[in-house]
Amino acid sequence: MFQPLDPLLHSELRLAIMSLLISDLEAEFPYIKEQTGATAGNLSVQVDKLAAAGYIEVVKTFKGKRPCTICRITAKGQQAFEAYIEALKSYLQIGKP
Amino acid sequence: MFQPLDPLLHSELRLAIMSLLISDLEAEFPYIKEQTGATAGNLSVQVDKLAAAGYIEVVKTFKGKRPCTICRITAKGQQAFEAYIEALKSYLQIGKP
DNA sequence: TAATTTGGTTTATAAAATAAACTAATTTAT
DNA sequence: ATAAATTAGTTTATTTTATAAACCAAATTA
Repeated sequence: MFQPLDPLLHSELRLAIMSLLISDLEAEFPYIKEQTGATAGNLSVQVDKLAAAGYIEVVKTFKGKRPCTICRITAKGQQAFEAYIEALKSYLQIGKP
Repeated sequence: MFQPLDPLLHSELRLAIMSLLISDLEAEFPYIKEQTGATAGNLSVQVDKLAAAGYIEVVKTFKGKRPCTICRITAKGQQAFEAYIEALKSYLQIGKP
């Protein structure tokens, strides 16, 4: 009846992060922060969780002299995102008579 | 960019409850329990929260000699459910180029 | 060189989800 | 008749989660 919802994706901020990365494939931390409106602390925690799950990878480089954290969605992350959307549909009576 | 998600509906079990009631308008507690696979305790708590928000109303009657708890979605609940779906779409890049 | 800004991380707190334990009445079995 | 099991839930406790506040380090600006 109802498909289980991946708890890693069923979170407003993590879903927003993944949504950005599904479109753009990669993004810098401050950009994600701006687009989601999240605090840096919260974003840092949620990025870590997505990375720990292998849904994104985090690359720390420099942009000139400043640190620059880039987040990139993985194949696993893309699959999980799509599966989450499919699961969601079981709750939204899409195409029910 | 991302629309906020009503925290009352952004919960797997409460969303399932609302999904059932959107289709059927009303349902008995044990039926919801069966369809969602929830434990009675969890269901009782989440039904209370939805009722406290005015998204559903709970009527306690009897069916023969046994108690019978009926949950019914309200107009407010229907509106909230639809608004939630609209908000969700901002995360799912539906119809993005 | 002192203050501020940038780019974060770590830690603490508040809120939420969930299950376990419990209550009460009813039905079934002995 | 009464003991055991089932139904129908509620209450309470525990675990997870989300979130923000506090913090750190380097770079920039005043």
